[in-house]
Amino acid sequence: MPSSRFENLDPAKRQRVFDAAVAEFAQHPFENSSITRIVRRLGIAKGSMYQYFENKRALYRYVVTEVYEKKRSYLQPVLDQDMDFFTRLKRYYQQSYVFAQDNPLYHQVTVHFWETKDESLRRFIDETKQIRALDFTTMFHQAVQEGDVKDNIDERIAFFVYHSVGKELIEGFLNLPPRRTEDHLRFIESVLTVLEQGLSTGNK
Amino acid sequence: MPSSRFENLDPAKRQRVFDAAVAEFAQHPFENSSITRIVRRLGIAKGSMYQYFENKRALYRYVVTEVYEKKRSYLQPVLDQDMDFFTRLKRYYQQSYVFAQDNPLYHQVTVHFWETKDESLRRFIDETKQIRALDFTTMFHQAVQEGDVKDNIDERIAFFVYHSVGKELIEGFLNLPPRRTEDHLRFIESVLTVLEQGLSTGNK
DNA sequence: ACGCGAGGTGACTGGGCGGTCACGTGTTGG
DNA sequence: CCAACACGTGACCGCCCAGTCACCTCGCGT
Repeated sequence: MPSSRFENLDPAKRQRVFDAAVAEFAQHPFENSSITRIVRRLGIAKGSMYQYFENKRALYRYVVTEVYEKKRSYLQPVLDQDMDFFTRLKRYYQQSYVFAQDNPLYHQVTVHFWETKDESLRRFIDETKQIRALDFTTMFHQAVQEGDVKDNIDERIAFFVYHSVGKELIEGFLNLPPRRTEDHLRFIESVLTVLEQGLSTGNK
Repeated sequence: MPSSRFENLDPAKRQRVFDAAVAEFAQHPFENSSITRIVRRLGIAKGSMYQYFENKRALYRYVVTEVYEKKRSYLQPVLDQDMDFFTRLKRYYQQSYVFAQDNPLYHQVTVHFWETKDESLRRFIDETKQIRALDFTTMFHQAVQEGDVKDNIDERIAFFVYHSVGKELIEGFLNLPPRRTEDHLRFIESVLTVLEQGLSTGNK
């Protein structure tokens, strides 16, 4: 998506441009983001930016793609290693947390991304969602077969529940109450334990 | 928040103005909404609008308040009637669904409301969240005392889980897959059953 | 020494916005 | 009949934006 002109840039400058874009999209959702602000921050001409990327959308898609590639590098190991369903989910979300800790700006970009309303990006967003759904469905089927998960639960329901809680966990990483990382990871674990065990005592 | 001039308006016109504002805030989150578009839709002068409301924020706060009052009228009965914790929660979210069905535009206003980033509305949003949290905490304590809910579960964790799933359920009402209302209500019920019973078989 | 092409530039266009205010209009009461 | 008032109006200000393009600079091969 970026032009050859961008690819050929001095790597240091290319990084500077990329970082500035990340900073912008971390602070503002796509609709309210501004190329003007980005180039002002960078101290380069607006025209240059338009030599690198066709338009604002192209820049955005590029940034989001790169950011998700980075995030993948945190999550993929969890999917590859062998462990039971519930442990894997805990690790999955805990890794999301670590990603957010390590790359707070990247993390904010992903959060804004979900809220994007822009029609021209609709397809792109849906594709990204699809990937997440697939991660889950694969895990889930395996868990049902291995007897870890009740077999009378509709897969779509299960996905919905995890997706909701996961999304909120991830967004919540932004307004962390002032505790320590250890506590945050424990919080994530507790939340997932509730999903595993339920709230009910079974009395009634 | 609206001026006396707005209150004194011919009720039909007042309604028309209100509806137009709802339509705008249903379509666009606050940051991207436009008074200009609203008055264009209404065929009145921009100046008139500014006689009714001090500025865009005041109009928005007014609309959101009214919308939530309407929503309250759907939810309050569920809180007042006597029933056990899990049933109440199911009713609560099912009523949210009915509200969304009956007032799709109002519903969209509430969805956008949560995503608002505007600093000057931060306090307002937090207050509204607080109300929702209180609803839940009250129910939850009662349920623990009555032995319906495990007593080793941190209230904040439980709230977090329900809040996440509830939020996503509510947003999801927008992109309903083309099924019938009955199915939707069943979907909500299933989701809440998962939270009640958990996913795990208990084997391990 | 020079022409050429690659890369960088920023003034400019056309558009949208929130908010203002000097002015028109129609009603009402003295 | 006129003054006071309430109400409606839309041109206008200042600001910000995406995107364009004629122009400039500079290094390199000839």
